Amino acid sequence: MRPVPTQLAAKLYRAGELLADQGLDNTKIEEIAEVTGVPKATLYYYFAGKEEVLAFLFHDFLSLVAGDVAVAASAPGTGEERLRSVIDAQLRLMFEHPAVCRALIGDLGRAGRLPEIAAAINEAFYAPLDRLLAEGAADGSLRPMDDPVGAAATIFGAVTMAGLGIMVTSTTNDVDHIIELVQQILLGGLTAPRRAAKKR
Amino acid sequence: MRPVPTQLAAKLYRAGELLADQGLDNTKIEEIAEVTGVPKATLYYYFAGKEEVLAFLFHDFLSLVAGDVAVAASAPGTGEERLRSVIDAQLRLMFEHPAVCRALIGDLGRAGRLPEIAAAINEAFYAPLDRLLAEGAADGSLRPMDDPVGAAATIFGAVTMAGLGIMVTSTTNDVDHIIELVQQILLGGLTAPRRAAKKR
DNA sequence: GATAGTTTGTACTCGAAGTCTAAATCATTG
DNA sequence: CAATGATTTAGACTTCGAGTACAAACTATC
Repeated sequence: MRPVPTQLAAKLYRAGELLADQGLDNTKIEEIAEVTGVPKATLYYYFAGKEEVLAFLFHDFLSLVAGDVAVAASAPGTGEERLRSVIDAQLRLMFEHPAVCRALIGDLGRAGRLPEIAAAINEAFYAPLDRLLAEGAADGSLRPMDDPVGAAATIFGAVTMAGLGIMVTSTTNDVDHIIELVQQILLGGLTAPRRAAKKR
Repeated sequence: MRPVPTQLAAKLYRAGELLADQGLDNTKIEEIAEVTGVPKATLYYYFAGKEEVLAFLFHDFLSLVAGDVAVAASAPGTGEERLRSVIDAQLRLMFEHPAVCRALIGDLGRAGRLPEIAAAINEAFYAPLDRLLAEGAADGSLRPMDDPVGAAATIFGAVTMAGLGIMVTSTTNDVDHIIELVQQILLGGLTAPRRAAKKR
């Protein structure tokens, strides 16, 4: 993959919607050429195939996420506070880039099979979470986990699916609402508070 | 799609591994024919194409899940206890059918685009969770949610990704361990218990 | 043993991915 | 300003695999 000029990159984003709706395999490279305005021959000049076009979009988006998440994760505050910010950051970015995000989830399998993308997902999501859980346990604000990697996967899944679920069903488009929901579930848990007065 | 004889169905499962590893689009229907021992012509006699083969496997697996989950969800006990059982049931089934399960996640986008499969996912996962959350809130064992649908998506994501994450990275293959982890996070939350004694 | 459904091999069609080439454009620099 | 080299694009071509067609063998079952 040749270095992609910014102007070209911008055009490629126009294919996001299409790819999210149809998936890569139901999308002809000619279609990508049409909606982006980039001729097929040019696409092949930069990318080895349509899969690489998708990979480029994913990678671009994931760097964005990794950046924001890293900022949130290394801000001052307790582990708990920062975990809240990380969830906040991830969900906000998802809602700002719904198309790429949907495409990413839709072709999750493919993404996992592309080594570079798998690494980027790890970099953007798992590693920071993993670190944060350890730090939160150290400062006493988070429950210590004996399997932080598994926990990170669980959290990532919860956040991602929550964002996606809402994006698809879209009962609400209120981001703040969703963020609060996810934070409440993940941090506070689903069990009712112990001291809940017997109402009868 | 013609009614699929059981003997044929059994053979089809042999393609699970392949489909999980490569994804549907990187798998030639001839390959499916080879590993299953079912000739291409026969496959086309029963299915409209390779996508339908995949859909059959998904549907089969999802009915299984829906069954087990329904049992767990309608057992006696508080909402919290039953939620624990549901998580348990889902994760156990995932670990019993890793190939189909991986394929399902990998081709999640495609699955979502097949109406029948989308409905089956809903039936197997979302609807029971949704119901359970309401019942748990009613009996006081679970925190009331003002967006039960969003919550259901969050829980589904957490459970699924946890199972998947472990399945791929497989630091541990200890199912019970994972189940406990997910239950702990989702029910108890990540925040450290309030009464945590100041250790110093 | 005739009729209907199933199983399978083989040959074929067709569409889309990706390759090749060559011409046009643009940029850089001696 | 040439001249060198990279970029952009059109269009023709190759290749591969999905799906189709069909006919022959096989299996029921009535």
